[in-house]
Amino acid sequence: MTEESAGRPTRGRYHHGELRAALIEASFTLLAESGPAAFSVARVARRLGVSTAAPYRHFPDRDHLMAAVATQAATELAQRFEDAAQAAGDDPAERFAATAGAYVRFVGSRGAGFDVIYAADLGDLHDRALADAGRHLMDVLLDLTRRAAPVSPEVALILVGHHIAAAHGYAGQYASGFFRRGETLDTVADLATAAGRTLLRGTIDA
Amino acid sequence: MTEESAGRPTRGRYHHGELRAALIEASFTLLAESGPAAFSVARVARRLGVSTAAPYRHFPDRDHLMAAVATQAATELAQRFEDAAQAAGDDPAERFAATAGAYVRFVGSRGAGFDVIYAADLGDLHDRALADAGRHLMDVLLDLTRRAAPVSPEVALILVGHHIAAAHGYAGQYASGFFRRGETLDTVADLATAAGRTLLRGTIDA
DNA sequence: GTCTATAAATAGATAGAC
DNA sequence: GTCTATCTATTTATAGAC
Repeated sequence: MTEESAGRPTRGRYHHGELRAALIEASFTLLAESGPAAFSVARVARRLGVSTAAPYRHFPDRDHLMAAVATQAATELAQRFEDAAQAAGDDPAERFAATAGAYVRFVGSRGAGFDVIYAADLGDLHDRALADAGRHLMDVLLDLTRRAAPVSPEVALILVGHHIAAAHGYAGQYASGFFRRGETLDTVADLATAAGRTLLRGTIDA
Repeated sequence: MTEESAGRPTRGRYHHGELRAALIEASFTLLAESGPAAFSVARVARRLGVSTAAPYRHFPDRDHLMAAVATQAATELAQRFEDAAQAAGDDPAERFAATAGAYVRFVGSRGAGFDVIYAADLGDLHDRALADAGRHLMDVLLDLTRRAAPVSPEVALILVGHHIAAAHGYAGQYASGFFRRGETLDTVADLATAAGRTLLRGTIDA
């Protein structure tokens, strides 16, 4: 009796294209709960109460499922960035910094971030939708950076790189259990946001 | 014929405590080459040309091997921090910033960083040597931070957190293939160092 | 201290029934 | 579109020989 086997009868629960979307959604849940190491097509299927063969009707192999997850992650994340900027108000600096917090919250709750979206293996698939979603994600971030930092394009690119690295680092440390004092996801997200502010200040005041 | 099976005859090649150290070393190589997802006790054994049962004479299970790797990683990394600080000269700011570059180079070449050292699963082992090595690592970093930033202990703690997050983020992005334009490890290390400088400037000038 | 052999899980993937 | 059954490969871990 494995963890996901407490399944109900499976009569006609998925039809048309529903299982495809359900597989992607269940992949997010699995990633968020158990991390990328525990991810497997079989586990995703079990969690949905379908056979382990069913996913292969919708995705030719594991990597194509991961690419679909990555594409949706990129799309959702770009939206989260825009939402966070809007919620942060009119100050360009705050709009910029808020994306770091949004990133940490997203990775903490959905389990997929830049590492999944830009994974080298998936790049080998040459998935057009994924490449487009990834580019759009970077465009959103670069636009917010440019508005916050009146610096040359080169310096802005470096700033956004630092910003992403810090946010990604905080998200990774939260996931890997680096924080041992019961820090909540929101606490870590606020730290990432603070790092964004500090990086911006350190860049402009240079 | 698997990738590691091109092994030589295995007569009396390891004795006394040699295999233990060799297993740890081979674990680093495997982590650096193929990432944590590809790590397995069996692969490490195969790489050394010993049976897959041999490691279990030295480590009760996979997690204990990982804990030994993590302990050594923490020890080596602390040394790298001190070496990098020394190489950076007398300027406390440069000594501080250099640790980020050292971290990226270490993770890039050895395959293990904060995520391995502070992995939540290994914490459950309550391994004393690992806990001590982890604490010492943080002490080295905090000391360099304190000397570079004349701020309150609370602010210094936040700065070192940002610094670690950025370095860890750059290292993770390098490993996951985020950089697609052929950036070298040294290039990414320099970016991480630059992020450290920017964070320090942003903190002091606040 | 290491080896051979083996057990029990689990994963990726396919064939053919319904 | 999904299921059952199956194949192949891999992993963690143990028992007992040398």
